[in-house]
Amino acid sequence: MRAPYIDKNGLKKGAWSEEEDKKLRDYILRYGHWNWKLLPKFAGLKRCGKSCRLRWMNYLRPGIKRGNYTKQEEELIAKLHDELGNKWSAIAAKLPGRTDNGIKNFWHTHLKKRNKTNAANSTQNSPRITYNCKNSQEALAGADLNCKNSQEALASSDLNCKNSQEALAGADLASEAQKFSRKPTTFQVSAVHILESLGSSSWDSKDFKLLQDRINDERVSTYADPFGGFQECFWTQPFLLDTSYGQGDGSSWFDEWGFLSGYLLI
DNA sequence: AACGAGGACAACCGCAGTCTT
DNA sequence: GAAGACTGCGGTTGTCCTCGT
Repeated sequence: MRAPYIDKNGLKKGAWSEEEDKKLRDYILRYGHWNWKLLPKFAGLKRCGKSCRLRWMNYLRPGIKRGNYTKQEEELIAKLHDELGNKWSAIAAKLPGRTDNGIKNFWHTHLKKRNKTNAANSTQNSPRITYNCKNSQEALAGADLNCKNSQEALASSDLNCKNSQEALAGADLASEAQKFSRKPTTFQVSAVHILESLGSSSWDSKDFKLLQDRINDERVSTYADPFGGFQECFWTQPFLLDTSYGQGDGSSWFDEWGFLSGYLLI
């Protein structure tokens, strides 16, 4: 774990605190990750979108398993690595609850070593069966396909809003992930109202346009039941923006508003 | 008890692919 | 079609932990 520090752009790097985890988790479970770049601003985090995405995908996402790989998982990873090579995301797609990063780490610390030993033994004791050229080509082609399909299928319960509905079909964790899948919400629509009313003076115009376009694209039926199980408490619960970061330094546009709860129920 | 080596894993970085303008 | 933005992937690094000496 890396020690937390602030980089030259004023963004926090290194280990995540519990508070940051909570903010990110709460935000995504409510609103989904409709745009990683803008998400930290909305969630009240002084992190880059990339860092948020990584934290969510590898650590906070529901259903993630860590540590204690079973024998079956170990064998499957070894087998898939033989077939697919270092296609960690494709391998992860076949292991529900495991992340590509986790599998990659596991490979480097356990299986790589084991494979080396096996390879050494097999060259010593018996001639190694060489890969059939044609088959390996096919396997590689298959790997590419798998990779594409796994992305589409979001088998590891990716919560990407845009494609979630079609993509989740057939995925192992579909039902679980679907609970959290989100269309852009009234919150975001409200955010546009707020920004408009403020003349978006403190808001980067490109960000604004991006958000607005995204909402226009996907606004369809978001009012019907945007939150599944969340809606009862959500609509009555104020969403307070966190202002603990960058207070007074002018770097955060939250400073100017303090909170948005009054606008949420527009 | 102190120390070093290696393991474990979270997190960062750079790049490539895809999407949008 | 070009350029820029965004997203996801794979490689690598940093730091804490565990274990052996």
